[in-house]
Amino acid sequence: MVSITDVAKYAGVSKSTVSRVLNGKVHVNKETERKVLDAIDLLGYSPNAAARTLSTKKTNSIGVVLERLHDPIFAELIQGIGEQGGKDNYYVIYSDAQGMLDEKNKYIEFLTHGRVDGVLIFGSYLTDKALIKKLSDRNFPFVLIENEFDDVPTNSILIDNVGGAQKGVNHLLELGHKKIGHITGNMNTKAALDRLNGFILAMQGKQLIIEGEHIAYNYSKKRFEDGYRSMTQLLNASERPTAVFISDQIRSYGAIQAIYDKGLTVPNDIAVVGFDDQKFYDKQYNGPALTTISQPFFDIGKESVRVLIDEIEERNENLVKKTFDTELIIRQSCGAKQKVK
Amino acid sequence: MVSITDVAKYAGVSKSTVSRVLNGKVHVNKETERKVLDAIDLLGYSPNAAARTLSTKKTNSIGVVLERLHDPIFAELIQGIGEQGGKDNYYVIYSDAQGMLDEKNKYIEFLTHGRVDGVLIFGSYLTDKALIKKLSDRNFPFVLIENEFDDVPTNSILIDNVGGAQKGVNHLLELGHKKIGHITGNMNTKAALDRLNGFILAMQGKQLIIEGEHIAYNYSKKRFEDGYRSMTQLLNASERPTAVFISDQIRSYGAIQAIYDKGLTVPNDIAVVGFDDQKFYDKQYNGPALTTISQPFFDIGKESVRVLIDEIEERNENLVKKTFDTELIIRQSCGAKQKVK
DNA sequence: TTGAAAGCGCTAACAA
DNA sequence: TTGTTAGCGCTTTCAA
Repeated sequence: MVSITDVAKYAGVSKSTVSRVLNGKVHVNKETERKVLDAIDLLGYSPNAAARTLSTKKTNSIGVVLERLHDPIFAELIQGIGEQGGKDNYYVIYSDAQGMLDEKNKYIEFLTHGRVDGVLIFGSYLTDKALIKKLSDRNFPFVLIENEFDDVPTNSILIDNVGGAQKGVNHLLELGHKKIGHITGNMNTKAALDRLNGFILAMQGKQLIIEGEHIAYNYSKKRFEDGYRSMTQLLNASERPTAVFISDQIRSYGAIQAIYDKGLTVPNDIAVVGFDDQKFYDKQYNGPALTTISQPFFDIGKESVRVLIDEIEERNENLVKKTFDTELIIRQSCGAKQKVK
Repeated sequence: MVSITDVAKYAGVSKSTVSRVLNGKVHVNKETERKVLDAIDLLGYSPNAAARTLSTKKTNSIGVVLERLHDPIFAELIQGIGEQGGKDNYYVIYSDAQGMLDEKNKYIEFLTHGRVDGVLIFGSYLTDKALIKKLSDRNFPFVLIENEFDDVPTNSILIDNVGGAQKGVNHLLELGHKKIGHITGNMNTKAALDRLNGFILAMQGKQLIIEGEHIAYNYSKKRFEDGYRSMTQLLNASERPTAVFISDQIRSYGAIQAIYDKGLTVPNDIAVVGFDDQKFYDKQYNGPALTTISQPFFDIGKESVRVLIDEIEERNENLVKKTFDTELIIRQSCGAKQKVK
């Protein structure tokens, strides 16, 4: 590999001079610059990242750690992150925890020891606390998306999951439903807890009593199967709910499938409101269009990068907490559209 | 940041000794090892990647460069890559070209100058040739997925696109179709050229004459729109084809939409065979299940990683070219199923 | 089994 | 405007 020393020799100057034309901060004589540039060209030189990083402590890059990189739920987020990273002149590299906590841990360690200047970590898993605490203790720049902890200081970009859930449930309440069920997300995530909380708050707001058997709890990552099984469970309740609020999009699809498999229809027999509105989804579904709570993932991606870079460049005076609002998207599955007729 | 020197001081040994227990290659006295390990623990030390890389010229990681990281078409590929990378004890980092050639270039440069030991590059874009040539000239380990060039030596993991297209078209021929149209993929890709070629070969195999107006060419990346527009064009041909073979999944969905919008149906009026069988897809589609040519992306991901690591560790004697077979998946859109009835 | 010292390729004071 | 030098944190001979 051709190094800066080779270039210096070839151009008949010192390494520092080469370094100077490379970085363009200090003024260099036009003519020497020419010589150096020519040498660089001729030798096909390109600076070694490891050496530069070792010397400057900067990589000009940020890392992104996702639970499952291939999950279409991240499509918009990735686009937002990429766009903002490019604008701010940082390279973005992604890693894939493949759904495993220890892989996530491994990649965080890998990235944060001299490979990137900061990391973005997505996922509201409560189990992530130990990893995050380590980062925080080390004072390494990071931003959490959709997560925070009581006792670990973090920059967090959040989504108003409680409020979103309330919006969804209130919509069903306004349509006249009183017996509303809820299918939770993975209860190891903060998002699932918050949405459950929103569900309860909305019901309580109308002084409605929640039947224990109208809530189906999940603890797995198999969303479609969870939704199917949970819905089956709700349908077998002694008093069947007339509507159900479901913690995410794929579980909604699973649930709707279960409803149809029982010979019932959506929204006539059961009205459904979900959460999440991703363009790409699982082909197992082809039921009625889902009424859902949409999260602004593109903007969240952009904002997370902004905050992270501010953190890296030490422009944040305090920890940043920013909460994004959700939006109710009314389609077929809630029955509102046909009620209007 | 705590460095190896700090650990050495704290444990009362030399840096070399710390390095030795860290790497576990050379034997170290049990007791000194204990001391070192304790110091590491206590100080929360973790080796700096840049320094290590600078010294060893190894990162134990590979990079993956994708056209559009968020595209669900890569879901299975990513899973295969991740699985094999983990097995072989290499870290995998992904980058996103965001559909732009110069970003792709930028990331290849970024990754291949001291950040990873080798790169995997997906995409059959003919325009990538210059980038690839540079890598090849530098002797940097890389593997192309779905691409190769006449005059640039590469390791390539390929898909039998010609044969796949033939399978698809032959299926339509066997169903009795004679007037078969073709909608190409992005003609800036090798894959699209090969599939067009397969179409032509299959038709010629039956001595059928191909009408010029029965082939619709595309040069854009907007797959759904391409499919829609191309199909509209075929439907307006002076003699309308009775079947069509389409270069990819999303263009197939676009095309089927166009057929329905004309008041025609699939497969009754027009039989359709597509290419690609991705689980996650675009929700704009909810027509009949697609008969298609499936590519084994999971296995392709795994094999690419294997070849790349062999290349890095210098176990490849020659350039590797490996071609994967495709499979015809018969569903509704070709009409075979109802013919059986 | 251990330590000293050199070196990986770069940047950045400091001096000239 | 340029060169000299030290140093970033690690590994790896070489000697002991």
